This record gives sequence, structure tokens and C-alpha cells, in this order.
Amino acid sequence: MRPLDRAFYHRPTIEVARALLGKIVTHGKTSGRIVETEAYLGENDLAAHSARGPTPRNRVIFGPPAYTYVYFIYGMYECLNIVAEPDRVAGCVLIRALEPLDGISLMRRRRPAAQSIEDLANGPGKLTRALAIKLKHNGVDVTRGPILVSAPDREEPFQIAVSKRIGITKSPDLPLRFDIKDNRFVSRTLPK
DNA sequence: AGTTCGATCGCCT
DNA sequence: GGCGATCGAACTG
Repeated sequence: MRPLDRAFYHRPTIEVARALLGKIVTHGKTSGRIVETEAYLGENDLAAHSARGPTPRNRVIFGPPAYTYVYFIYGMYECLNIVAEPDRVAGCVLIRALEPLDGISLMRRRRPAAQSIEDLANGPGKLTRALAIKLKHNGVDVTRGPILVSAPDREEPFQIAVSKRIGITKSPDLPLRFDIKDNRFVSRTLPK
């Protein structure tokens, strides 16, 4: 299993958000398969942190692709994004849910509230806690580590379900959330 | 310098 | 379904 190269992320954000489904995030002894993502665009997307231009917090979104954008939210949780698009073009992908693979017992210790394997990393704040991803990991190169994103040795085919992004108040109706269809590790199941 | 608010989660009803 | 926790960043003046 090899990390994806920088060219993988050097394309439109929506393409990257879809292509990241099924890939593996690794941090230390823990890893998980990406089952849910959201795209945050550089233009015409008021929900994106990059909407009002670069600031000290969000500047990595405007830089070259394949770097993490990690931010702190609600006084308690970190959220993990991967930067897409060429240098100087904003765009990133929020990782919203993982299927736990390695280090499950360690994840359980980090997430004592989780009552099942499904609950371990089925939300953006849960997965950063399960993988011990913190604010200090902002700007990490995911082709180099310590946080890595890789293609699995064997990838089963799957369908992608598209829906609206979760928990935002601006630009709420854009179809920019992507799930592995019917996967039981996603953060919320879609209405039928 | 003060205020507002948020890409969430877990517990309560 | 509703809400409180908890705090950094961005905005206001």
C-alpha cells in the first residue's frame, strides 16, 4: 500500500472528494477507510472557510494540494480536510467518516463513548479523536506523513450517494456530500 | 477589547 | 428532537 501522490489532489475539489472514497487514512497505529466526504469549494461556496480569502487559520487551503487543513470547532473537536486544486486555488475535502481498520482497540480507548465499531469514527469530530489528529497536524503533507492517505491493495467497486452537506447554514443546498452507498460507517443514513 | 458564532457530539426528554 | 458544553477565530467598532 503506497500513499497517493500529489497529482491525485491536483484537480477539481469535487473530483478529489469522490476519488477519496475507499482510500485509507493512517496515523500511527490507527487507520480507517474513507466512507464519507464533503467538498468545500473556493468560489461561490459561502460555507467554505476559504470564502472570505486567506487568514492565518485557513491559509493552507490556498496553498499546494495534498496538505491537511485541520481546524478546531465548537471548543472541542478537530476536523480533518485535505487540500485539493493547484497552488493558489482554494478547495478542500472534509473527511466525515471512516470505517476503522487498524488499531481498533486503541481507538476504543480514545473514544470511550462509542458503543460499537460503527460509532468509533462515523463523524468528523469522532474520527480525529479516534486517530488522535490534533490542531498541530494542520499543514501535514499526506504524501509524506505523519498522516498518510493511501490506496488499498484491493479496492472493491462501490456506488456513490450524493447529498447536501451537513451542519452548515450558508449555501446549504449544494450536492457536495459523497458517501459510499449503503455503507454502515457513514455519519448519517440518507432518507429513502 | 468585546462579541458572536460555528463543516459537532453526547446526553436528555 | 432539543440543547448545553467549550473556545478559537473572525468580525465589529
